[in-house]
Amino acid sequence: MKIDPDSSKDLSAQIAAAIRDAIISGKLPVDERLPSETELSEQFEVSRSTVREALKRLAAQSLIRTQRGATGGAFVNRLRFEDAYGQQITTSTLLLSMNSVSFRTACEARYALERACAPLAAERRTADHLATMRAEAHRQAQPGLTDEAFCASDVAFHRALVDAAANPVLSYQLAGAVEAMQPLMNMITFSARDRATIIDLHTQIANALDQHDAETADALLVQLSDYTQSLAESVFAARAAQKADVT
Amino acid sequence: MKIDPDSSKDLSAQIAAAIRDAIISGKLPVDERLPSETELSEQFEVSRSTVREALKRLAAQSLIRTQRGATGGAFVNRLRFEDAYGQQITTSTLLLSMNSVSFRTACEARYALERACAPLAAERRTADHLATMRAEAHRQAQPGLTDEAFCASDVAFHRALVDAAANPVLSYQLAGAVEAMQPLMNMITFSARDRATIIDLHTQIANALDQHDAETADALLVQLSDYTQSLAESVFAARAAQKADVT
DNA sequence: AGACGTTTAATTGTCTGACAAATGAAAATT
DNA sequence: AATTTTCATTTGTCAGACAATTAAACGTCT
Repeated sequence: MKIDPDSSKDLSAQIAAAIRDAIISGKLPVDERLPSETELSEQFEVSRSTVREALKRLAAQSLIRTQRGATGGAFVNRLRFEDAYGQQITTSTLLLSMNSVSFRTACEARYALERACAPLAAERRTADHLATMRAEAHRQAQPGLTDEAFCASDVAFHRALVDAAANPVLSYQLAGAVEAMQPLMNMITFSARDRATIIDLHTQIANALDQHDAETADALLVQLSDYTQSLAESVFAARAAQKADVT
Repeated sequence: MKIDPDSSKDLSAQIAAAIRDAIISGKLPVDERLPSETELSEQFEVSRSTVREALKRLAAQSLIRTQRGATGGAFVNRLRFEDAYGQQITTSTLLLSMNSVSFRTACEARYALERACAPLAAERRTADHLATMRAEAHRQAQPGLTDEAFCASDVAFHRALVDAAANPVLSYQLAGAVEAMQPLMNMITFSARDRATIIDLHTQIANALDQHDAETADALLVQLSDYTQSLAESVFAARAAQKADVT
């Protein structure tokens, strides 16, 4: 094991890449212990600090975990869906904010993906999922709820919908899309009438899933999507007008 | 700026988290230069090595980039969709392999997501997208193509379909689902007849999109999904039988 | 003044060596 | 046999050094 010292990349990046490839290819199975930092530094012929930087890179991606002590070391981490959610959400949120993705685009993606879940959710939803969805709808109806709390509950409702599809791959992929929308949703002010409309649709969606009625659920999601889009547009239009007044 | 040295986490993890939060919250805008490693080590009251390990963690997530030299340093990175694709694919692939997700589950997720794209793709597909899809379908028909090359072309076809939806958020989310399927697809042996059926469906899908016919495209995707599932089942059943014979 | 090479200062990348802290295993003690 | 102590191993942190890189500042020549 030797590393090209003339490459354009850092040594620690190259070493991280080498170990990452070994993990992805399956050469290093889950829970396998890597050689100690000292051993790795000998194998790659670099200093221990360089090896450590490489290991930190891998740890940041949850590819390894480390443990101190006599029997400690770095171990290949079983990447769990729950662990990946956080990273997925962070990345999605940053992607949206840093690339100034429009509300329209993000909303379109989110509802397109949710509609993909609806038929499966209608088939497989458990009493638990329905209870969660209805509890969130109820929470959304409480007076005195801040816009942020309303949005947070909205996210919880939609996550329950996605989870009802009982497909971990879908849940993982959609966690990013749904949660990353929250900052954008928070830019909207919801009037009492707006909220009532949304809560009504939420309740109807829960009912449709209860009845295993995929078509109705899908139609309701389309309504919700359209309503959200129009709401956002009117809010942004109002703001633009206000800005024009000031100028 | 001080870090709790008694926390359960590593100092470098805490510092990385602090900087990450500053980036996510927008306190550190894109292209902003972080203080130099020496300055950071003074601010956080830790050694330079610890700061470096923290920075490597952030670099592994593409949150920062570093540059050497007089005007160098660490800069907040604009996270681009293209950069995020790679990580998304790596993570998705590992999630599937490490959690032994069944072919059925992964396939279901993939086609559910693709069907979500179909209506948008039917509306917005450009001549470019159609050309790519048809070129891949043509490649798939070439004799002597290995199963792996066939699968790779299949992935390229479906990526073109997803990209035709012209929604970067969807493209990003689906890149993981589509690409992560490839290792699973590679486990299947495609007979000439299997390939012909798939290529025919691919061609029909391209035609449906050409005609802006979302419903037909959707129906074809359902067919393709069902066919892939049945193909996988028969392959796995045959293997199980063979294994039982040997035993 | 402007073009062109040189020096210089700042910054990251790498290395070395050291010690602290954690942790399980082995040894010693009760 | 149970408990305590010791010990070896390994990661976490620190300090200091030097190399490599880079752009700006400086000089020099035309």
